[in-house]
Amino acid sequence: MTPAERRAAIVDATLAVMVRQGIAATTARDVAAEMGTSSGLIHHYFASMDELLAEAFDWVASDDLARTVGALDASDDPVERLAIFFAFYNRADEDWGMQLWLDAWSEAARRPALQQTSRRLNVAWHSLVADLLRAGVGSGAMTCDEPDAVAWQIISLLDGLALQAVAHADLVARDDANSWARGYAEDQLALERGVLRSRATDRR
Amino acid sequence: MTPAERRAAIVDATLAVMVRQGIAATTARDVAAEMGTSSGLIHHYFASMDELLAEAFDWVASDDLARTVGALDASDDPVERLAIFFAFYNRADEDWGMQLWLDAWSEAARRPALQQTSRRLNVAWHSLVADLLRAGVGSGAMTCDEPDAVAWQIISLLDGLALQAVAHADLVARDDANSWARGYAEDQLALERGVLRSRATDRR
DNA sequence: AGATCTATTGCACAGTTGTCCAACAGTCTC
DNA sequence: GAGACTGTTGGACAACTGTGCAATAGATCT
Repeated sequence: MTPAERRAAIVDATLAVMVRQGIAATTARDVAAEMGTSSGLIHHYFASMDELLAEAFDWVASDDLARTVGALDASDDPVERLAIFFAFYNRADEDWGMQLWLDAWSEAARRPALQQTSRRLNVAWHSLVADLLRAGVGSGAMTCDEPDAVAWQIISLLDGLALQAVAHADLVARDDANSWARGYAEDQLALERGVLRSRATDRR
Repeated sequence: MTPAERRAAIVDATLAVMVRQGIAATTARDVAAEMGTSSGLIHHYFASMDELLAEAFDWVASDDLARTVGALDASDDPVERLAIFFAFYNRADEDWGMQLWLDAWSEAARRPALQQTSRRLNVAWHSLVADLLRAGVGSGAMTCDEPDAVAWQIISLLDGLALQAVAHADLVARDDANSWARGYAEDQLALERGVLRSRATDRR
């Protein structure tokens, strides 16, 4: 096993423990046990536990973003692309799931190592959504005066849904919340500064 | 100092430490240092650390809810009451602030002691908002087909805004987000199952 | 084969944590 | 004032943590 492979294996094991126990409760010994190796090995590849956690979180973040972008390539229609984005964002059945996100967000407030990734990621997602909106406006398929502001609103909205889904999944039906989020985004695109307008194009 | 007062003092000190260091990093010794007493004293009043944390969180939750309800008594106008609710929900400059909420939510996923309060609280807030909506509909001031569903949406939305405000306050301007939330709620009240309608009454 | 280097182990160390407990210091009752 | 009770202290204890390090195993090179 090459050093690069070993490093990746450690990150993989760390992710497994992270999901199972939460970021704060992820210890070097647990990760070592997950791999069936010694805990000292981890510190041979990572200078500190913070560095390992940051790299694992960064890996999840990058992978998630990359897969979203990849899925978006499936379509050229601006409105359909936005729908794909919404469907992808709702990924509670994934390996790591929403719990890890909420966890990372909370943890990032205290760990500088995580904060950097959390911040970069947030900007990246916003930029992605804003681009989707601008493409839609450019193609004439939708109306949106302030794509940047609306993108922040959509991101915040989805975060709130995700948070509720993690904490109280049984109270708020996931399918309902997701379809509502999609419907809301379509409505929001037609809103201009709080003034309701009927859209010219028919909605499906 | 009576036993009840001492218990309250311990909860107060615990809250101070919670806000400063986060729930997960709140230790018995820190709480004792905050009060200038011994750490053994804490276990004389609370059977375990989990019990203390749960009681402190429960105190914040109850107090927050009670103060919101109290503030709502200031008005009889249904629409104004909803506006008061929105203004109150946005309380980042409070003593404990939004960080504690996010923290508690994340922590509740792992600590059964916190989970109960988190769940009860979520239901209470939903019930409060749903009642506000129903009162508005009843008075004829607004339109809302499914107050229960919309109440969940509003709660989720505000949680998302709060989450963003805590994690990336500098990226999303708080005033913008807050005014947008209020404006959105007004719009949402006029939405029926995804179909946009112009409201008959003029908006302020 | 011998030397050299790296991956890996097992353990030691110091620092924290929750929990518990014997001792002390008050206050109240008789 | 003697005794009983309760609040409070200070520290002990075991379990845990991240980190560092000497010793070993294994591969690679000369």
